[in-house]
Amino acid sequence: MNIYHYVPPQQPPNGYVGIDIEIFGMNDKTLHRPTSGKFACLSIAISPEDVYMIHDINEIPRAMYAVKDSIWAIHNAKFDLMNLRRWDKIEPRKKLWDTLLIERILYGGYFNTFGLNDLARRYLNVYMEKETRDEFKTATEMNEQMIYYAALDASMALSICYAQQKGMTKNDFKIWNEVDRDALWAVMDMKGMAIDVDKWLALAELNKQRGEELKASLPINPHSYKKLKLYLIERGFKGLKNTQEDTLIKAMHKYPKTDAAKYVQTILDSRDYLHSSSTYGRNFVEHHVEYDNDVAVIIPDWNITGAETGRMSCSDPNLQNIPVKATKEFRECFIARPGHIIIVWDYSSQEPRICAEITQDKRLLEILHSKNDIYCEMAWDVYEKRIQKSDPLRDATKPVFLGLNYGESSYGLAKTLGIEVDEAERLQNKFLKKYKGVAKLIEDAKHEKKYVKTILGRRAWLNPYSNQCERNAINSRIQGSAGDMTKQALAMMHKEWNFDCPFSVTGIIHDEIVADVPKEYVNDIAKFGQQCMVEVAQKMCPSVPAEAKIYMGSSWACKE
DNA sequence: GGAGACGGCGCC
DNA sequence: AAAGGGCGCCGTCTCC
Repeated sequence: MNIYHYVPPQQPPNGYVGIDIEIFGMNDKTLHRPTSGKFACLSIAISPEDVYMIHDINEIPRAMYAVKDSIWAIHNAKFDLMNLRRWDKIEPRKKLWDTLLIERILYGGYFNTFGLNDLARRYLNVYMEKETRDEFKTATEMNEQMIYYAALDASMALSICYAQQKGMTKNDFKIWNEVDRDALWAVMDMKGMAIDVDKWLALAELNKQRGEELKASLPINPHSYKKLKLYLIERGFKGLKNTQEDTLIKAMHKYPKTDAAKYVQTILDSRDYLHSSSTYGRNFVEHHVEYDNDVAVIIPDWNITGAETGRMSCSDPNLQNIPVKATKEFRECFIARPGHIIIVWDYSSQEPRICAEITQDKRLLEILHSKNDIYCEMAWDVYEKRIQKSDPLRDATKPVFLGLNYGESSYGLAKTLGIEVDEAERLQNKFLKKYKGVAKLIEDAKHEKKYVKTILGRRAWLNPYSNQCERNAINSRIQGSAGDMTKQALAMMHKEWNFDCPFSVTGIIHDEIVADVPKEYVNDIAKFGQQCMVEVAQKMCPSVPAEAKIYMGSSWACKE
């Protein structure tokens, strides 16, 4: 490998170059937030053998200009591009090849490691040591080894890009070109979610106090699973399998007169408060708050293909699991910036609609076209009762259908609904008899052993040796299609955003998109976002009417 | 003292 | 025998 320490010569159009940036002083939890760390070097491989290395930030624009017409091969492009944006203007472009995201398109569910070193081993039979990479965390200057390491990264990205191309189908390209690449550009332009730090801390303190008090009143640590289980068994909960909430409540009803039963409520309450205060407590803001024009914001790491199905995920911190059911008080802390309004768009019954599209189930399509409530209609089919939305029977219907979408057994449904197994089996059979398309989806899944595809053709590999294989075959198609849909909607919003304010999306929660927009644009943007979501859904699922709801308010708790 | 497994639990 | 899919994070426990 030849390493040249100057700007590369101007590259011809449409060739591939490998790019890698190294930053000193980054840590794993914050490397998605390119506000800290010091530039180490930029490596550009114009061939696997020839790498140009830049050590001066002032030369970055010239170096990037030299490769402006090339296709950029980068491993985890989000990191490199976000950092390059600190020193150069990097516009969304089609000429991008993210070896990480493309590997996930190729092998989601097949492999579970996707590091550059993993790909180097798989594709090129090359071993890349990790020790030097860690040196960048503490070093402030390059040494010989680090120079070689940085050059190798760029070279490897390019070689892997070539190797990946050989194994890609037309449809794999399509997923990259029409879903993940554009979603990546959208994610890179997302804003942090503004947070009311004082309110958050007050809430955290209160939860902590309540939790600690309850914990202190117990004879045993409610988080110490092993000891707690033994303790409760000794005091009357015969054969206790675990200490999960529903298990404890059941045991309490089964053995109401025991010593153990007296503790259940306190154990649950204590765990609840302490869970809140630990996950959504002081650390949450201390580790994750940044300031965006003096506004405290949370900037998490949005992962384009976090799930094997192709769904997105989120970490550091995860904003996709902020409590909302039991209490809205956490989401109330995520507020609009001054002079702004929060918009939440939400696909109505996204997965049932996708299920209808995939299965072409006659009854399901009929319901969705009728505009009647899905679960009220299903309650009629399953229980032979006409009900209103407020009827508790509606809540007993949802799990029958949704459970089947996940491959749930009658045993599982019985547990969920708190009924006998044969009753659960009867309900499922009743449902499947009426919904023959859904029944076929489940039947077909039994024969899938390699992979299944989403509506757009994204593969999710199956593990034929796993007892989850069949359930994954059912669910991956639906969940993955939903992931594709939301990502495409996000990408479309990003691409067609032409308001006089920057792209202001702050969250993606699977079937929900959150934005924080200036008051004067709120109605236009709300409508615009809704149109994008509906348009994407209708294109992907032409047999089903699409619906995206709009909510607005001063905080993320505006959904009612 | 750190890594990793596991249990538990928040969301869709 | 297990018994509902997908995540990420926390505390505990075990092991080195």
